[in-house]
Amino acid sequence: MVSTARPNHHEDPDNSTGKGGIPASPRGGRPRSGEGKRRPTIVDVARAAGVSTAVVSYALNGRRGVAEVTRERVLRVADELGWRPATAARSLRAGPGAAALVAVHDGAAGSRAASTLDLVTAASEVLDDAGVTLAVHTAGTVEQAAHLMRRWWAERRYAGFVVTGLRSDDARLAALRHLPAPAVMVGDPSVPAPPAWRSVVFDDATAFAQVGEFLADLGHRRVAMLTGAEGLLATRRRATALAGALSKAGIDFDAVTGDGVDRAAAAVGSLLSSGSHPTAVVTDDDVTAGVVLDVARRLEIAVPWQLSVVAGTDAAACRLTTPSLTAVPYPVERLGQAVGQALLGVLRADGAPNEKAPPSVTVAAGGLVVRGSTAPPDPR
Amino acid sequence: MVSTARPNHHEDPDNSTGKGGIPASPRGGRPRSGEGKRRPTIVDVARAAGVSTAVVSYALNGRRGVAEVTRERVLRVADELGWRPATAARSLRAGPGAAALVAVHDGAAGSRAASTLDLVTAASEVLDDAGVTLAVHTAGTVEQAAHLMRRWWAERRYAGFVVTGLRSDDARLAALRHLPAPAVMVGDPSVPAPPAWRSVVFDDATAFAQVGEFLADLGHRRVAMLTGAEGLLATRRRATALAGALSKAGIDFDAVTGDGVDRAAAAVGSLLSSGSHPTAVVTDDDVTAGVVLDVARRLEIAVPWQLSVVAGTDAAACRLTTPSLTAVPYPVERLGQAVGQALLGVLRADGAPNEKAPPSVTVAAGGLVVRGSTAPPDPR
DNA sequence: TTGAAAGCGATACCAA
DNA sequence: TTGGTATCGCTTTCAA
Repeated sequence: MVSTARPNHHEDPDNSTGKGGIPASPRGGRPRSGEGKRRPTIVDVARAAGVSTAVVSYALNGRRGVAEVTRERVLRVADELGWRPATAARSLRAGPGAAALVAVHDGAAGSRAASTLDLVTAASEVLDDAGVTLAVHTAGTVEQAAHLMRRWWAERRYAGFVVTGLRSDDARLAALRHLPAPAVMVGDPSVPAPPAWRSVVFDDATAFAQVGEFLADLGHRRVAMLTGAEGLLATRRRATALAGALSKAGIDFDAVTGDGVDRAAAAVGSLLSSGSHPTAVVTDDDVTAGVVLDVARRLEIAVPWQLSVVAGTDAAACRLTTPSLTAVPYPVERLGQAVGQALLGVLRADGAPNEKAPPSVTVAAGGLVVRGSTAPPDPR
Repeated sequence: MVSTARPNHHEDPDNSTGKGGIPASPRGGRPRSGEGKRRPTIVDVARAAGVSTAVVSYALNGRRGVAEVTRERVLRVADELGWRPATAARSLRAGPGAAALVAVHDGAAGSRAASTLDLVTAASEVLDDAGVTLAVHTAGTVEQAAHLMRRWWAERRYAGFVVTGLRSDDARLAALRHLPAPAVMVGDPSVPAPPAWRSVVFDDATAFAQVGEFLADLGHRRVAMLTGAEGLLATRRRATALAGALSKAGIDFDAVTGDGVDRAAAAVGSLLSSGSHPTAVVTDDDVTAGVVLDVARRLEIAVPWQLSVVAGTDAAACRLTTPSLTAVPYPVERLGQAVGQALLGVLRADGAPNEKAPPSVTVAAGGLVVRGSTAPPDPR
């Protein structure tokens, strides 16, 4: 009875897959290119370790109920054979073990691309340890992003999604809500969240209020903000916070939209050309702040004496301009880690609503980094 | 023997999976969170369309041997039910239908992030039509990237890989060669390619030679290039091409490495501070060119009269600096499309070496975009 | 042109 | 603690 134990339905004593031989092309589905080596399966590992496949699976997944010696032997054998569980097979039973971030990559968002990858890098570190992978994809518009997520959810390709750069009236929210898919919203606190969602809030509102106080303390009376893409909730939130702090000090505030570098340049141009231009300009990101510096230079407006500039997002480039840019710190790494943790939370929340994890985590921006682009206004 | 064929060992006549009801929680693997709606499977579609699952599969995949009416009905029903084939199940038989690009994302590569996503966006358009998806992941070093690809290959997660930013002695090459996995190499012609690889070559060598001629024609006699990360084959190739063209005209050439914005700034600083500094500087990317402009301004070196600057990679920012930057075009979109096509080629090359597809495609850079940062040198 | 059913490679239940 | 095996949802022979 011991030797009959193999589940080989076609009477085939000692010949089919055994033998140690390497069948050029296993009977079933053609292995995609790369031919040659047949990759080992759990059966190979089980046989080599002299146990059943169940034990291999248990050992691999660190479940209890496997003798320590057995576990070690199995893991060693698996390692020797270079075996890793096939994602497809695993997903088929247990559901997908990956999540996706679909970056809305319209031309204007160029500078955000780098930080998206930084965010993912940080998140992946957290996720790796839990065996979850996070993939990045791109879409031209929020609608396309929503479409992709819908499709991939239907295909059971991903177990959840990460959403960044929320817009007002964002198509992705509706899509995710209807699927309904676990999701992590990055950046905004104002989104009503179903239990399957978590959000990682970047507290730039506080930081922008600080910017307002900072500029007020310096003595500025006319401040403008050059905001990013129209619908972005983040830019609106920042503008509101800034406006609030300034109005409290009785300071004149103006917001101008400059979506994408070209339009930003145009907007700054007309803003600074006017007779009584503001004495301080706050931008959303580092690239736009660079544009402001350049336009000011062209108009012969001296920074920081005639014009103070604050970059809304700090980056390496902010240190290298002349003058270097005062900026709001952007803690991508901490944000990414928080995203990773939140994602693990939603993915594990297997329909267990009693989960104690907070639906929202806030990452503080930290204090303004003051550099050379800000000063008291020229008292002319 | 015919009726016994079903491997249902527990006698279970007419009760197991049939019945049409929608079990709240199918007996098998717990469906990951999101509970509620059970997503339809091919069986549901087959039943609703009154055909077998085989027909549904054939219809979906556009194989011949299905009556046109049947095909249409099946597709309509599938659409009504919102059915999409589960990736896991499909992959299990047919192999993975996705490929990955692992971006090596060291701090210095910040500016390349945007173009990586642009590349992927363009490639995805081509791939989508063929039902292939391309995912982006990040890794801190080439070794980590190699590690990830090895693992994902063992897990049958991806059918192939896209490799960008090749380095000399690149760990990824060795890893991929040993797997052996289908791959598309972006950017370099010098890599010996196994049959399962294709390469998309960006012909910046020709473009950089043109830059050399252009500067020679303007009358420059001392030219320097600020190269990117040490090991990058692309930057080396560019430097070589530039050096070649310049030496042909008997012009002095010097290459300085400035990996990352900070070191780039330092390198430019010492380069321009020397008594007899070059009259023209060529950089690898747009960001570094911006740094050159800034350093020059600080040292009161007038661009373009006392110093000409050429950006090795054109980008939106090059138009907005003062002066605007003369640059080598970077046709990301065409590169991405080529990558998509090449990827389809390697993935389809199911161990069929008689495939007629060229192992390498070259994308031309196009003519130098001359803007305001270049001029004849000051004849002082 | 269609249907029946054998896998693909894991996980997880139930018995031993 | 371990083994046997049904099951996940497709694709793909092989017969009808």
